[in-house]
Amino acid sequence: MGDILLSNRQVELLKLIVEDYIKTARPVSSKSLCEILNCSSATIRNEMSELENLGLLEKTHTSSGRIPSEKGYRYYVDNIMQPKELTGDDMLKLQTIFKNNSLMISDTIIKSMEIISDLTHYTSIVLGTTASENKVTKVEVVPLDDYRFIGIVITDKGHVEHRNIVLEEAVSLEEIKQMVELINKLIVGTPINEVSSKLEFEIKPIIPQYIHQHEVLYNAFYNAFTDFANNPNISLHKPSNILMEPEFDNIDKIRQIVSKFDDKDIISNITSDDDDDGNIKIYIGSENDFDDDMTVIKTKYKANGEEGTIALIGPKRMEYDRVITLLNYIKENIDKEKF
Amino acid sequence: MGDILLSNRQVELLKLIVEDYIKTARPVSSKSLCEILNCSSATIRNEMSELENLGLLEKTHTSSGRIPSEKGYRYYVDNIMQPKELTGDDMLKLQTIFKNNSLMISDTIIKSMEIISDLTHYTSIVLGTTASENKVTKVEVVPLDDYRFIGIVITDKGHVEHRNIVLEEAVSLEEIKQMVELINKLIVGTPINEVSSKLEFEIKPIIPQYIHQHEVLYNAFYNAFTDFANNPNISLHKPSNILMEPEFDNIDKIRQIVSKFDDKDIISNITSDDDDDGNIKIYIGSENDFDDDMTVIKTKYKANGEEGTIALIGPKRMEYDRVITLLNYIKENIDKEKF
DNA sequence: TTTAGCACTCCATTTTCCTAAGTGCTGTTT
DNA sequence: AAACAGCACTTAGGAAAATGGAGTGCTAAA
Repeated sequence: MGDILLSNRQVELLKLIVEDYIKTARPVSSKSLCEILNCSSATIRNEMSELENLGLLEKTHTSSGRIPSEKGYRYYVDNIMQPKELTGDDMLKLQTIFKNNSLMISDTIIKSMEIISDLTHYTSIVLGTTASENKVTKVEVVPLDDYRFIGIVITDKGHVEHRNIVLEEAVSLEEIKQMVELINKLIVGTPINEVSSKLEFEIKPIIPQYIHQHEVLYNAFYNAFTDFANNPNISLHKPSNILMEPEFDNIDKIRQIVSKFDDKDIISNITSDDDDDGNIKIYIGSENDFDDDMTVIKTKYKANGEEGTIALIGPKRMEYDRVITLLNYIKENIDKEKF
Repeated sequence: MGDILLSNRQVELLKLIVEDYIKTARPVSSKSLCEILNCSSATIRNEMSELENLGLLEKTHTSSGRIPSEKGYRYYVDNIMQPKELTGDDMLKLQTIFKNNSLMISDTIIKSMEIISDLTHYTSIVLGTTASENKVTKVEVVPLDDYRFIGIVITDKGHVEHRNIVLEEAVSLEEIKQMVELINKLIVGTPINEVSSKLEFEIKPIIPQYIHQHEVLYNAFYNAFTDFANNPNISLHKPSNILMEPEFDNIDKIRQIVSKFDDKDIISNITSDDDDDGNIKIYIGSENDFDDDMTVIKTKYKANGEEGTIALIGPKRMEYDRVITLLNYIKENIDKEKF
C-alpha cells in the first residue's frame, strides 16, 4: 500500500477528507475545502478525481461529494494518521482501574475496555481464556453434606475454577480424602487443559488399588473436572453505541448487526487470528469477517494466567488515531500487571 | 378487571382477535371472523365497537381493523387464556439441562432460560445473587508467592467466591496461617453479606493481640473480602430477537430498545419488585417500567444458595399461554433442584 | 497549473393521485 | 331486539410527478 505515490497536496487533501468525514459522516464537497487548501473548488475537484482514480476516494452518487474508500482509510491509517495524545481525563479514568490490586486480571481488562467503549462510543469485546500454561497448584474438596461437595482447582497463576461434585451413593469421608490426596499427588503441576485426560488415562487405571468405591468417586470427579479451560469468557459492552452512528439508518442493517452481536460464535470468531504477534491490528470493512461496514481493531494479550483478545468494533468512519492511542495505553498496562 | 361482564360471544370474539393479532401482528377485520363466528361482518362490527367502548380493543386509525388494547390483553390473560400444554420437544430440551448435576445452580437457570428464549424468540434475563442466608463454611487461602494469595470463601449452600489478596510487604507464612485460622474461627457461620462488617468490627479490634503485622494483613483481607454478595449477576440472551418482530419497524424505537438492553441499571431495575410472592407476574405495556411497547414476565426464584429473578421480555403481542407454561416448568424444576 | 462558468446529475422532499381495505351508519329484514 | 345488506366515508400506503439544491465534470480562458 505504501506504493501509491501522492503529492503533498494530495496527502493533505486525503487527510482533510478522511478526518472531515469521520467527524460529520457527510460526503465532503470541494467547495468546503477551498479556504483550508487555499485554492479554488475546481482545483480541488481535479485532485479529488485523481484520488478517486487511485481508488482512495468514492462518491455516493454521481454528483455527490467524496467519501473515503476502504483503500482510502487504509492509506490514512498506514501513512497519514498520527497517534493522538491521551488527554489527562481519559488517562485518569483508566488509571483508577489499573490501580485496584484486588481485581482479578480478567476484570481489570474488562473494566478498562468498558471505559474505552464509553469514551469512544464504540463497542468493546474482551474474549478471555485461562492460559494453557496454568498449572494446577492445588485441588481442594469441601464437603457440604454426605453426597455433595465443592471441588476447587487453583493454578499457579492464581486462576480458580470450582465445580459441584455429586455422588450417586454415599462414600466414607476417609475414602474421599484418599481420593483427593491421590488427585493432588498426581495432578499438581498438570496444565489445566490436560486435567481431564490425566484423570482418564493415569488416575482411572490405578484408583482401584487404593479406593474401594472407586467407580462412584471417579465418575463424580471426572464429571466435575472435565471441561476446564474450554469455555472462553466473552464480555461485550454497549453494542447499541454503534447503532447511533448516522450511517446505520437502515432497519435491516441494524437488525443484522444486533443479531451478530448476539451470536457468541460470531463474536468468538473475531478472535481467530492468523498473525498473532502482539501488535494492534486494524481490519477495515471487508478486511474483517464481522461486517463489511465496520472496522474491527484488536490485539491479543497475555497476562498472568489469562490470555485472550481485546477488540473494539465501530463504523469504518472511526476515530482511528484516538482509538489506537487508547488501546496502546491499555496494552501497556496489561503487560505491566503483576497479578 | 374481572368486573367487566361480557357475553359469551364477546369473550369468544376478544379471544379470536387477541390470538389472531398475536399470530399475525395485523389488525383484525370484521370480515375475517365471519365464518368462525357464523354471522355477518356487520354484526361483528357492532360487537367490536362495543368491546372498543369497554376499552378492550383499539384501532390503529379510523378505518382500520381492531387490535387488542393493553386492557384487552390483560382481560385475555386474566380471564380467557388457558395455559398451553408443553410439547414433548420443548420439554426434552429443558430436561437435558436439569439433568446435568455438575452444573452450578446458577448455570442451570441461565441455560434453561436461554432455551426458552430460543424457543419463543423473546429475550431472557436472569438476575441472580448469592442468597444472604448463605453462611460461610470455610475460608481457604492458597499462596502463590510471598506477596500474592488466593482467598476462597465457601458457603454452606455450595457458593464459592474467590479474590486476589495482595500484601504490601512480606509477611511470614506463620502469621498468615494464624490470620486464616482466626478468620475461620470467627467467620464460619456468618452470612456472606455480613462478612465485611464482621471483619471490621469484630476481627480488626482483636488481631493486634495475635498477629504482629496486623495492619498489612487486615488491609489485604479486608480489601479482598469486602464486596461479597453485592454484585448481582446479569445474564441476557438475544435482545435481537425482539427486534425482528414486525411492530418494531422504526429505527429510533429499535435504537431505544437496544440501548435499554445495554444499560445494566435498567435491566437490574426489572427486578425491583413490590409483591414478591413466588408467583409468575405479567406486566403488559405501561404496567412495566421497561418499555410501554413490551411485556415483561418475571418471577423470583430461590434455590440452594442462589436467589434472583428470571424474566422474559417480548412484545405485548406475546404468546402468553405458551410462555406461562414454559416458565412454570422451569420454576418447578428450580424448586426441585437439590444442588 | 489554476480557475471561472455553465450544463448536467442525482438526491431528497413535497405534492398529488390512486387503490384497497376497512369502518360506521342507516334502513330493512327476521 | 338482533342481525344484516348496502353504501358513504376514511385512511394507509404506494406510485408518479414536480421542484429545489448541492454537487460534479468539463471547457475555455487566465
